[in-house]
Amino acid sequence: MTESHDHDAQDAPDADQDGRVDPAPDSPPTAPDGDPATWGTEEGRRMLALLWDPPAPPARGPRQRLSVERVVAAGMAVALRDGVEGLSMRKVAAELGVGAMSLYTYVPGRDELFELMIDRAWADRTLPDPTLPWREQVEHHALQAWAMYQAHPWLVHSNLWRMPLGPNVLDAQEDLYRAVALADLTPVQTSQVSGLVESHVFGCARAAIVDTRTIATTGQSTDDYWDSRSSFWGTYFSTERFPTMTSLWEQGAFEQATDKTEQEMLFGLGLVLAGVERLRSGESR
Amino acid sequence: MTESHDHDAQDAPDADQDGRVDPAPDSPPTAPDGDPATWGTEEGRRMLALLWDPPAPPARGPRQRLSVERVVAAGMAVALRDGVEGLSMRKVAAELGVGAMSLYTYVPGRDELFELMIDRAWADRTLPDPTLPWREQVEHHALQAWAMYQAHPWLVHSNLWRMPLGPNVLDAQEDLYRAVALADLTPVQTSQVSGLVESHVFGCARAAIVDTRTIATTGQSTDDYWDSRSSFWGTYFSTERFPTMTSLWEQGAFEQATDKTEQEMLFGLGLVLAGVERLRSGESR
DNA sequence: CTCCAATGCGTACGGTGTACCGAGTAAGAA
DNA sequence: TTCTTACTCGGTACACCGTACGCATTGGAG
Repeated sequence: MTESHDHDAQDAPDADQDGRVDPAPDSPPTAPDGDPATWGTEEGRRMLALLWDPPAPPARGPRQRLSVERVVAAGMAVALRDGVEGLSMRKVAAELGVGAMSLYTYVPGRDELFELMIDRAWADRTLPDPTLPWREQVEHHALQAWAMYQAHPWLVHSNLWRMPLGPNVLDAQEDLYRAVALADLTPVQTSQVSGLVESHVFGCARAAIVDTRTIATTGQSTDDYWDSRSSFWGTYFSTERFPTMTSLWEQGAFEQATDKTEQEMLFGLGLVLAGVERLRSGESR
Repeated sequence: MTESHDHDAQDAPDADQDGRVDPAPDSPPTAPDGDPATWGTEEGRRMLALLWDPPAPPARGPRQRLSVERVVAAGMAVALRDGVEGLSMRKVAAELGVGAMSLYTYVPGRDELFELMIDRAWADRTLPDPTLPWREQVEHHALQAWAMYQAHPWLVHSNLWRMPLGPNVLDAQEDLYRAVALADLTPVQTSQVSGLVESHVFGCARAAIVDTRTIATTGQSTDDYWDSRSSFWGTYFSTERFPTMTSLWEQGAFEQATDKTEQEMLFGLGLVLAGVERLRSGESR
């Protein structure tokens, strides 16, 4: 994926920059909306408004045929079907039976649409029973996040984005912080442990999704992969060069089992939380 | 980024597929190279050969002006300068003073070039003293990986790729496995702990890199970000809705300090390894 | 009714990966 | 020596991308 700012600033120095940040010195009165002087800041504000406020239908023009939610939902459908690399404005528009440029009425651009999709994906979560012990609450959070990544595999692409600062993302974060805070660590430790849990779940989800996708890729490509793998073991892999991997392999450490990856995730989480217990009881801060 | 297989199969069903997988029923004799029947498998084999074998200069044609290494190095330079989203074949070619299509003599395509870049990035590592205790060796590994991510921030995009199966990647993995195996866990635990360490370092590096990039982004964009953040705190953030975050913030849990993120990484790693110690000593498997 | 803000969207531009093919080069065969 | 052949290089072309611009259309406010 791209970060539009970098891309725009470097690759199309006049087109985008003139159009969006500074609408060309010859046409300030025809600026599409907002005051050109605050245009640069408007961008951020508009995004926050889209994330937090209901869309507020227009007072004047023709009735809107779509809505932000429908655009976001269509984007999620396309991303689920074609992956993020197949998520294009034209496809989303086609999904909605609409011209590509119509989307820009509802959403500032592709990256912003993706941000909205990310925040939306974090919405479908259940909260843990707040009377449970903190470890179980953290595990609940992890399992919820895991389920979310399974339901929306394209989320693994969100790792390069700045976190969208949307209500659902923040609700989830707050809830994790709350659960971790029950463990009575220092504030800094609480923050760090929360980040550790989050990134651990993400890492496991990433691995699982890449595996799934590799296996589920259309026929020819799967064959390619397995063939290259087999020719790899025969041709390049050397048991002398990689003794530990060989030994682990022979002992079955890499066997695949159904939903083994979720158990892996929980195992790693248990390790982390065991470390936290140790932090609490023994060696102080 | 894209996965070329998906992209090709879905978006250009005749152009690419006819050209590469099945060279159109009317032109089997003019297949560019290799036997069309094994063409699909050749792709994987070629990639492995590029990763493991020196290029072997051509016997017949004109002298080569470039080499795979130079192409890979140029790719890394472009990625470092413009980010992965700015890594285009045309730019890499320009970097080398060469036509865009000339790169395809050395490298099958953009995704393959990126895979080569990933494996190359893993090459610049030092090995830990094998006589040290296992924890320190694992920490050495983590610090090396951390340094690698700092030197090649574009590597955070490698998270969606299947791991390149290249010599440097595998050497690094073997070394980590070896260090973890010294802890005398079960084979499955050894594999899981290794994965946990790897994904933890990656997660921390990701966070640090996104931060750095956000701060280092060209002026306007940084202003945008800070402005949207400030308008966010004032407008949408509610201390009632996010009490834990508020409290942690007030206690300074999110203060930034120089190279704090590396310390964060080591803190999390310590947590994991403490969990491992606990696994070893106490509660069996 | 008229006005005009806002939507919907066709067109166009500059970017991308890369298939195809022609032109030129140099090593080996004759 | 000349011819053959394998090879590199790179121009052109095509399908796709995000999106700026401007026009036709719509429908509530006055």
